[in-house]
Amino acid sequence: MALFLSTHINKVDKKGRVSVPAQFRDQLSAEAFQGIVLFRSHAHPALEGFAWSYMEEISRRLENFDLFSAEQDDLATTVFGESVQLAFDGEGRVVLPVDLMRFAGVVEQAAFVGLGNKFQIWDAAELEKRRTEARRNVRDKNLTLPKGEAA
Amino acid sequence: MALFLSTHINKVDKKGRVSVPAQFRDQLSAEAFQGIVLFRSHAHPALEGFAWSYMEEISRRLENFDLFSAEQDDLATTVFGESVQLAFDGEGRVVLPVDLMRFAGVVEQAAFVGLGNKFQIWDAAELEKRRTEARRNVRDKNLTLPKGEAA
DNA sequence: CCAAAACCCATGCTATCCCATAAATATCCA
DNA sequence: TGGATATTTATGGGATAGCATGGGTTTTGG
Repeated sequence: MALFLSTHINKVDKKGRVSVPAQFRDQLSAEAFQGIVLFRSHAHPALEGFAWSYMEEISRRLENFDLFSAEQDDLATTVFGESVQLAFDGEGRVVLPVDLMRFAGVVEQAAFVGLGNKFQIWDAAELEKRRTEARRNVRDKNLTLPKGEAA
Repeated sequence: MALFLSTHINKVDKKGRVSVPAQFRDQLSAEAFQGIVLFRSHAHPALEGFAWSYMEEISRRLENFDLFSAEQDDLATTVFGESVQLAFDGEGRVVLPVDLMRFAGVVEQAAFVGLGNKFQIWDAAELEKRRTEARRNVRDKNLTLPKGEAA
């Protein structure tokens, strides 16, 4: 299972290309599909990034719903329908679609934020504000990690 | 197993031909039958699309109904009876039958929506409403992915 | 024999590939 | 240990191949 850590800021060139941090690529080296999957965050002006195999896992979970059920349909439409599949080029870059860049407010500096089995892509400037907010939430609400049986 | 994701909008020409997105075709490259299977959605003005091999899975699920039950009969009639098998031409296109196009309200722009192991074809304009609806449902009903025992 | 469907070829555009460079990191050996 | 050399990254830009699209031509089947 891929484990994404730390934050890396890379430049988006005029073709919309951006290097996926080498550390992240290493985590994906065993994947059947060499690239990433992105979709709009539901909570932030940012993009959520996953390994291809993670999407397969989601697909498997969706099979627990009845075929053609409204629930399966709604979830699949929002999760799969709105995601994009981006392959690495020879240098480990991906091309960010313009609509996704606009959604996340990414102008020139893209910040890759590792969040465990997923990561986020923020506009570098915007991320700073988010960081402050997250820290305040953790402190104010005394958030802690649940003791875990993993999935 | 094929995994369809993202949304691709392609044009339907005056012969009724439309390119199946290359990403989708890649997912079908291992299939014995090089093409897709389509039938009318039961819930939307849209078409449901599958890999040929997935029809066997549908068949298996139908066996969960009592043999000769009214439900099984109805589903089998609509799913298998009304489905069409469309082969790719040399350029990866299929010809959409006119009655299916009319059913889905497809005029010129056909939107292929990846939904995991299946996909849907919508009229591009109509799709936006569907998206909004799906998002609202997910939020209002608090739909989440069940922690998965795999199927 | 005719209409529809399958096949074949042409084209513009865009995404992908490929090479080059510079900076940062790692490696090696005295 | 330190300094020199090799790798790996990130980045840039030109060349190329693949995709979506259009139209013509042959084949098929009713």
